[in-house]
Amino acid sequence: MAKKTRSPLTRERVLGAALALADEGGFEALSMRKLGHELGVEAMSLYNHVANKGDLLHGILELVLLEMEIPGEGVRWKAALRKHAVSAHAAYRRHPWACRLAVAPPSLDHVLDVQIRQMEWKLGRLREGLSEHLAYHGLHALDSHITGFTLWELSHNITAENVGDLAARFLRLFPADDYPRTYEHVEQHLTGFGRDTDAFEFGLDLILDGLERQHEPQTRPRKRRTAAR
Amino acid sequence: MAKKTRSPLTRERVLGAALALADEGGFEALSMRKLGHELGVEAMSLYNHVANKGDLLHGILELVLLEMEIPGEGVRWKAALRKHAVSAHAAYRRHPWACRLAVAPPSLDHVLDVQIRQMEWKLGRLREGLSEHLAYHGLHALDSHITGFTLWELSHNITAENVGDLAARFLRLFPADDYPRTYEHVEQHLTGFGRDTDAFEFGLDLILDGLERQHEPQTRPRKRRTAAR
DNA sequence: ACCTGAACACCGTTCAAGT
DNA sequence: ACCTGAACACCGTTCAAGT
Repeated sequence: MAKKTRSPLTRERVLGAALALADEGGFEALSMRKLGHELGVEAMSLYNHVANKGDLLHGILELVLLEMEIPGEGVRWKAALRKHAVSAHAAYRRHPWACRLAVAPPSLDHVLDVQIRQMEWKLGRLREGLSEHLAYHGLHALDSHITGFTLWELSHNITAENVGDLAARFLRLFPADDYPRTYEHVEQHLTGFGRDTDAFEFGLDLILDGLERQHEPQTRPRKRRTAAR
Repeated sequence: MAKKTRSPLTRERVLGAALALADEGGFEALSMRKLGHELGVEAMSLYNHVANKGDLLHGILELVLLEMEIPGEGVRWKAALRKHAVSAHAAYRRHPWACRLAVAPPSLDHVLDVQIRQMEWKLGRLREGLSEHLAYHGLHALDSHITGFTLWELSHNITAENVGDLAARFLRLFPADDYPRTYEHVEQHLTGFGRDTDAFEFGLDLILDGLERQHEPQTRPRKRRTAAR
């Protein structure tokens, strides 16, 4: 389970092995010592290819961010942003440690190019369909849904395997009579109640449709104020 | 800076000191050894009042969750949920380490009473105004906005003090010509562009209003399907 | 140029021994 | 019943010494 290849150590190989280690063993399985062992080398050698652990973490986060799709010009702004968000969510699901890293970066100084490029793209597409004011808040709403929903989802982490255990334990701790709504909700998760609607996309559409509607308040004006500076 | 009081050590005092330590020094400043020192005791003594560090963390998370307001019966469902969400966001802002803890709990087995009580309450109020299907997804959208927005906000952590530094460093790393939208957005943050609208509440209203509108699709029916099982 | 042994300053936790 | 010293198995990181 170590010393797979004998090719020379490079930053690229170090990052690749680190990503693999985090993917299979979880975030806390990734230590400099274990990573070194995986590469058939002592932990201290890694510092020849990586400044420190923070640099390493930013490096593997970058690999995940690069997996996220940036749709081309042919797609309308809302569809393009929707596609990107779905793809970002999928990438974070493939690497469950990455979202926590994106939200709590080891160093605030270390800003990745890909992060700025994605932000620039998102703002540009938002401005295609929205006012300055709505684009400003729309970015916040969109970004916080992508990372927020993913983190929330991961923390509950209901998978096909553990869902039975989780429900059983819940029912043991909290009798159904005292918490009927919660009991019902857990049951709905078990029976695949919401399977026809993806939960991530449901919230995403609430946001995107809401933004679009606020931009065109001509039909049935509502109390909410329009995009005023 | 230690041995403030000589009263006997209790679980309550341990949790209180731990919360204070995390509040002022950040999450990583909270170690069993430092906490012991703060209480004028060796780290090992803490294990007489707390099962382990995970138990300690769940304990201080509980204190924060208990700060969140649960509005009474007199308020309409949407206003009540809005008030709770705003209060939850405020509590997490007062204790910036707590939201990360809520989303990445030390142990998935350890479910707090207050968490179930809040979930039961939220589901009940959602059902007052929404179908079963919308309440199911509404809970996910609402919860993920509360924790998600807060985490996103904390990760950017733009405060009155550091906002100048952040902007200056950004401009040094990423020239304005290459990233005009992002530059504009950063500038808007600096000039308080969005100060008239709270960013958390903006996203919250997109979700709550969207949920309500989907429940009453009689006016101007849209393509989105109604709350069908 | 790259790797390593030894060392440092930290962690959480256990357990026998003290009072 | 509560506290502690010593110890264990871990961390990230530095640095002089090796090749």
